[in-house]
Amino acid sequence: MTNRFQRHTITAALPYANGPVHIGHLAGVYVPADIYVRYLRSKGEDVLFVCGSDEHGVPITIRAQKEGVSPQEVVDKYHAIIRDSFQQFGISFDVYSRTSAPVHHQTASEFFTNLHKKGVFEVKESEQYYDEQASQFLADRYIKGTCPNCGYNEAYGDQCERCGTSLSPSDLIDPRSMLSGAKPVLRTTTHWYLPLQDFEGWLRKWILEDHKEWKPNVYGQCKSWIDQGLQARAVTRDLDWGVPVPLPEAEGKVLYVWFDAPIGYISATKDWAERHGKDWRPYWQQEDTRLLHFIGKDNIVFHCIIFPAMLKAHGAYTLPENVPANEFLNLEGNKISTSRNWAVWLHEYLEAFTGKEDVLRYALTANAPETKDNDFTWKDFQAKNNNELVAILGNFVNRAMVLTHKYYEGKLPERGEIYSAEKEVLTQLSVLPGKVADALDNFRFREGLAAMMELARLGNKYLADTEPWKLIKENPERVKTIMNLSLQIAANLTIVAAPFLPHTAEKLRNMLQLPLLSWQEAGRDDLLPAGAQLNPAELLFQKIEDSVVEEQIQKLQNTKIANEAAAAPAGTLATPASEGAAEGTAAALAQAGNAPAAEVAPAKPEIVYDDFVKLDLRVGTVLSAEKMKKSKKLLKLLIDTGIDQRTILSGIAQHFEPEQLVGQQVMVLVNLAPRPMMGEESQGMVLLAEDASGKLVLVKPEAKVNNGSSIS
RNA sequence: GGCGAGGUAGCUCAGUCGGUUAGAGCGCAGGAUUCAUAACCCUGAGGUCACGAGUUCAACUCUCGUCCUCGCUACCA
Repeated sequence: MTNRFQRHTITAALPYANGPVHIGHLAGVYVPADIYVRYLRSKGEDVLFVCGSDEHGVPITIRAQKEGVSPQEVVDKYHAIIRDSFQQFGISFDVYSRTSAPVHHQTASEFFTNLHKKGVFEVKESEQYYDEQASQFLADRYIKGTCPNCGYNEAYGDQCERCGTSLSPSDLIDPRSMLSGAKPVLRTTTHWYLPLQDFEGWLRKWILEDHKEWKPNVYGQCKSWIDQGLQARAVTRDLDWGVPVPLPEAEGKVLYVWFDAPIGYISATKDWAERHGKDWRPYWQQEDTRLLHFIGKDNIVFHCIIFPAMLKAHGAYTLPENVPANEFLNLEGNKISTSRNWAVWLHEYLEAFTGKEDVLRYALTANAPETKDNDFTWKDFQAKNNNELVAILGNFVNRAMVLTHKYYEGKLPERGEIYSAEKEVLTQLSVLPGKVADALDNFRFREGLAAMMELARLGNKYLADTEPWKLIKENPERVKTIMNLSLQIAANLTIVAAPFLPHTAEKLRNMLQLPLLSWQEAGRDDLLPAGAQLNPAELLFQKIEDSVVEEQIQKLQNTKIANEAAAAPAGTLATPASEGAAEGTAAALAQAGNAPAAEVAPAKPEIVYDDFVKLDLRVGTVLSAEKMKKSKKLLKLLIDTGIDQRTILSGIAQHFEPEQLVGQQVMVLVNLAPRPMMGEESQGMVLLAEDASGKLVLVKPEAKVNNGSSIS
């Protein structure tokens, strides 16, 4: 596979510049990509590792508006945080660019123009919501309203953040503009569409037949998408933040962020080329270039279907050879969530654990979500540091160094006669680097890391078996051999550990006075010449005390408490569930400064009394309740409204057991137009209250009244 | 509900074309040792391979069905 290729272009997903980077991003994308890149460089391959900030799109404009600054100021802030934290952490991008850069605007613009001239796009008119007060079209995320699924009244036009349902703006009940609060109106607009369906046959062959070697999760996702039928996707948006559509008739429109973002890889390459006086084209436009995209599983469709279709449509570009997407990392048993502040942020880690960059790299690699979602816990982080890095790797190097200094003033002794123990060590030494390489070639980073650690284990075992501290008296010649070989193992570690633990490898090289060696040197038993003077031993890793990880765990606990407190609206009874936590709540709230405040939706626009009396609200009793077949969310309720007995379908199956509803009095909107769902007709609506945590409770009279009693 | 990915030791994961007593690391227990950051090294306990059928001389592996977890998708008044 390597012969076909002269060079590698490796991309890591562009981080979205509306927040910092967290361990989930690192474990899934940046650490594996960086390991792979460092490995290739060590082999002497021509590698270009590109990344940059993704700075367009609606969420950034919303954040800007909330903070009262310009979108550019928002992205400037996060771009700097992200770029610097990557750099300090040791992610070795050749270039970290950004999509607000002129080179990107130009590249994306040209790309669009190229496809436009080829007649690739479909141009379609559609109705979009428009804010008449702000005089602009509203992107999906600029519209809020009540989620038809869970009733959350702060749902966005593309997704409800409460229940996670994907929405389109027309699904929202009582939509309102986030710009002015006005009720948006539908207005006709024109957009350019990429007709993915035209690429179906080609995609089917290219992926499903020619790339069966892709990871099962990637291959399966692609197959699922292709089999479900591809549809044209709009590549433009009515927005003023982004790359303007380069057509005179497209005033006020920009390229949709998913169209421009992957082109960001190309722009980043141009950015790099300009700075280094190189040509960018070979890295993208030659057949002998191997293009790889490191991404998380949320990005599979863009990198495997949409971007390749764009590249194919353009015609001048090479296509990705593989897309090693990882699954997700959880944190202490819960999904990582930026909005709920449930994360370990890289820039905060680097501050709290200065000098321990490699510890995090190790913990995340050892526990990488390669085949399924995984969980990161601080206890595990501590154990990996103390029991593996300190005890195995650090300890071996330290033993070898200390003994050599003790017996030979730090000068590497000459090797003598070889016994069976030495033969075994030499064999293993020559085999293990190949095991690491084989794992890395197949994107199996956990396995590669484990093989690397076997080298340190080998060293520890060799010392324990031969016991040089005893032999030094009876057989000093043999000890020379032992120390020589032990340090050759350490020397090999400077090569083999380097992709995983670059800071540590450098420290070790300094101790051993070794230059940066290439991967091809690994496995040799003469990397250090006899007589070489070693520097004083220093510890590669320090133990992490319980108190340190407890502090981090407490920090997360505080976040959890703050989130719960925020979720319980003021004036309601606190649920006993948060009992043990109550004591520390105020302090926790104070500490967890960036946790979101309680979200109480602002009042809806004013209505008149006549609007109110249109609602016919009654008290009814649930006669029976059952789960709807084939539905996850719907319960089928039979309700005695006093007027009649009727069927109401309610999307509450995930909140109530059917039995607990039977016999309950509830509030019913009886004059709502009937609506068919899942083959049944729903004849009204049961009213429920919902707090910010998503908990649903019935709204019911405080004393029993007759069915049919009106509510006003 | 449909589609995709998973379900193997307390934890995190391997297990190639079905083939003997199902492996590794961590954790745990015991031993040995003192050069080393009480670390290393050795030994051991611990698994109905989610569950149920089927194919086969033989199933963790293949087929069908069921349950559970995650993701996408549908339903959501």
